[in-house]
Amino acid sequence: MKAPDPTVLFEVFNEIGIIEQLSRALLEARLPDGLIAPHFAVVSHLVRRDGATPINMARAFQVPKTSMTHTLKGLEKGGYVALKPNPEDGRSKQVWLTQKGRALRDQTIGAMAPEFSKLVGEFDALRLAEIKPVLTDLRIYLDAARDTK
Amino acid sequence: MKAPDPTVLFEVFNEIGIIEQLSRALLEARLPDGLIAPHFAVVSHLVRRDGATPINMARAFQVPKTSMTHTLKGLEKGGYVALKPNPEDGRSKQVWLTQKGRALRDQTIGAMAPEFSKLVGEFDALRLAEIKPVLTDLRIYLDAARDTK
DNA sequence: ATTGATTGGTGCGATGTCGTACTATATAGG
DNA sequence: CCTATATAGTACGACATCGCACCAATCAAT
Repeated sequence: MKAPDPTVLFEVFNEIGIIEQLSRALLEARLPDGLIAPHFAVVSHLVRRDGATPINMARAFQVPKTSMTHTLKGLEKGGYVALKPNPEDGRSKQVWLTQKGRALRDQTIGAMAPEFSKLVGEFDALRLAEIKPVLTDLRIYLDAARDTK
Repeated sequence: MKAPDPTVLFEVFNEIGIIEQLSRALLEARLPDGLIAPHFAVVSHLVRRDGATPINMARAFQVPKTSMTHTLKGLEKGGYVALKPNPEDGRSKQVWLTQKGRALRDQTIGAMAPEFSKLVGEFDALRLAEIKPVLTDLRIYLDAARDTK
């Protein structure tokens, strides 16, 4: 049971950074003009958490609340979400998906499907499924480490 | 040997995106004011490829050349790199690390070391070493897929 | 109930990213 | 050689990110 060279960690984070960039490009190529990855991330989040507050989403995505305000403004302008006052807190708002927002999510996933099929065909996707638990644990670890700093 | 649910792929890319964000924050917290991750990436690259041209680095990092111009301007202003004409091509330049640039790299890695030790101690870092080959293959696949589009 | 501290949201300014257009140099085809 | 095309780098403008300051609403501690 030897401790791995720290260099290996560095390389893992490096690979992750590159993969993030490439997969983001893949996604953004399939989004309507004016929308980028954060817009899609928010819409995708709302599918499961419709009515969430901006501050909660800012925390979920680890971005400053000003960034979330800006992203939501873009989605609202495009008619993908609707912002309403939060009946439980006068300072706060709630974000709701519109039909157009749901359609965006469905269509984008549909547009990604061929790419994913190709990946499953040409890459051993089982290996990806296998590394998922490790990635999840790493994400949880880093997330916790952030809090305790 | 079943094909994994496409949802799993989505989740893998999602985890990778979050990890990228958290690890970048970890790095940037240890950089001098005015420097961000791309600056460090360039300096790090130059340790092994000193004298590289801006256009080659832009390709290596998959960023537009205008972004590389901007990043290099920041590094030059801080005295971390020096830009010189490329003797082999009058249109081009070469980027060289200064002593300050090398020191930046060393000090930053030093500042990250405790974090990495902590990770090795509290997380099963062996699992990270094990997933590295999969990440590398995935990165290579995505990179190739990008070209053939 | 009053008042101080906290919290959700936004305006603003500094800086980063990147597409378009331009210049200077290099290369290819005749 | 000469000219058309391609390439390296940059200026500029549009938009994204995010820290700071601010306001309105809430909460906490009497």
